[in-house]
Amino acid sequence: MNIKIDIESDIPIFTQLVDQIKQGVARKNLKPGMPLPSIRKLANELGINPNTVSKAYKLLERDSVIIGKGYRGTFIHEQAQEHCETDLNATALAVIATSVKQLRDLGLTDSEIRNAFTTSMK
Amino acid sequence: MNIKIDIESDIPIFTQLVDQIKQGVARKNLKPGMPLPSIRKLANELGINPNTVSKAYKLLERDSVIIGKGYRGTFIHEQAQEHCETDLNATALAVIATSVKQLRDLGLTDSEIRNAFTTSMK
Amino acid sequence: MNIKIDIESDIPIFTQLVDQIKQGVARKNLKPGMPLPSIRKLANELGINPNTVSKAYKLLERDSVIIGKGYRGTFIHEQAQEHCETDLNATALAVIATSVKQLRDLGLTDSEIRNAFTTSMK
Amino acid sequence: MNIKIDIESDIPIFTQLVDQIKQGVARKNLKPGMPLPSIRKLANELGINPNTVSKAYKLLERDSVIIGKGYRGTFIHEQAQEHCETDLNATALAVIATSVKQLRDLGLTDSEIRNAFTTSMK
DNA sequence: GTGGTCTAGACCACC
DNA sequence: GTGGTCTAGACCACG
Repeated sequence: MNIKIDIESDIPIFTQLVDQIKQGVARKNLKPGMPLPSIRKLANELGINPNTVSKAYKLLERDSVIIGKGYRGTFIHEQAQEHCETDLNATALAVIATSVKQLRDLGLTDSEIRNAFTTSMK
Repeated sequence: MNIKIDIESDIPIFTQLVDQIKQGVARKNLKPGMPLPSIRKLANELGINPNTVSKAYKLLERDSVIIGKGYRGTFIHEQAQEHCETDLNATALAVIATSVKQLRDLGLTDSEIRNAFTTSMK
Repeated sequence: MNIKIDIESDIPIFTQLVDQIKQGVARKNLKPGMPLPSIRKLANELGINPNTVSKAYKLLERDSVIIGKGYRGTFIHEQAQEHCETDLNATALAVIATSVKQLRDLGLTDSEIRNAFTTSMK
Repeated sequence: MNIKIDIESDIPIFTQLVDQIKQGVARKNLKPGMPLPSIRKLANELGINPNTVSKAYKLLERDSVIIGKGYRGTFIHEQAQEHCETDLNATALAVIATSVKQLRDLGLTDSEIRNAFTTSMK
């Protein structure tokens, strides 16, 4: 699965999971119909709480990125791609826009913000 | 004092206070030695709880931006500038860098990130 | 945990907590990695307010004596010892030195002070 | 009068005043019948609040160290000595004993405390 | 008037 | 269950 959880990050773990699975779909590492590991198995692998994986799966299912098939497991949704590609760019915009707004509220000028951005891209 | 609190924001009120006072110092609206409003007065003006202001003042004092002179009030620290100027830029960098890291972890390419940034600066 | 709070003392409760936990680490009753009781549990045990425990935990975390792992609890910091051992002796010196200074300022001679000390050690 | 106030100290200002005047009497720099400066004058000289001087004078009067004679001013009490000599040693003991108790409560051994003491007497 | 400390109780997001 | 934040209101010592 190649999922990496940063337990130190202040991004919630379930969010990290959701984002990385969506990315896997967008980058075509995860293809429609592929089975996902069971909640317990994934939780064990990542050393996190099964509830957390469950929450992520529920959110992904709500977004039609995956689909739970009862006792037979959970699978990548057949139309997963459509939801994920647009999603990634929207996320990017949302994330950046939030930061920019925050810094503007702090009184920083646009050129200062630009500065910080180019520095952090190096 | 010209402080504006957004009670709806998910940035804690005490953080907003800390940031805006630091900004005031960095922008030289607040000069070394100037008295700050008392905890109670500021709390009244902003319509928030004195404890919240107290928390902000303590954090600022820990950072040597302000200095509490016993029961005689609270004042801008003589060396406040030093901490705040660097501070504002450091904050900017931290905020932006976190976002960038987050998006890179998500698998976005640098050019996609740059795109999102220029879009959100318009 | 073996913590005793003297609610009558004029040393703030949160300070008593901080000191006793640091002492526990210095005396090796609390070892790195050990979980601390949750804020609510400890507050219940000691019959004090959760906020007070929270304040103590935050101070200890600032001093790298304990470390809060998100919502999974609070633990003794791996390098806790370093901070606490030096800390206890530093505290001792600070406390005593303050008293000595105070008495000297009062005009007491060193031998008078020594006298008072040996008397109070009996 | 030769009184020195340490505005930074965490010993209350009125206590510093009381202690130093008592010491003046014990050391015989202030003799029975001598007039003390007026509250306002002393407050001006020391750069502190008149209320603070007033509080100190009241405490000294309560201890029969000084005596207020209406509009004619305040004077050293005729039997001031008796109260002050014993007082100084009692204060010393109280101060030291409090520190020692505090450190013992912290879990420090007597030899550690002795150590701190001899260090701070150098 | 000032700041410091504490309580009781609430709400939130997260695990 | 966990910690984080905030409110309302109290009490204290100090100036």
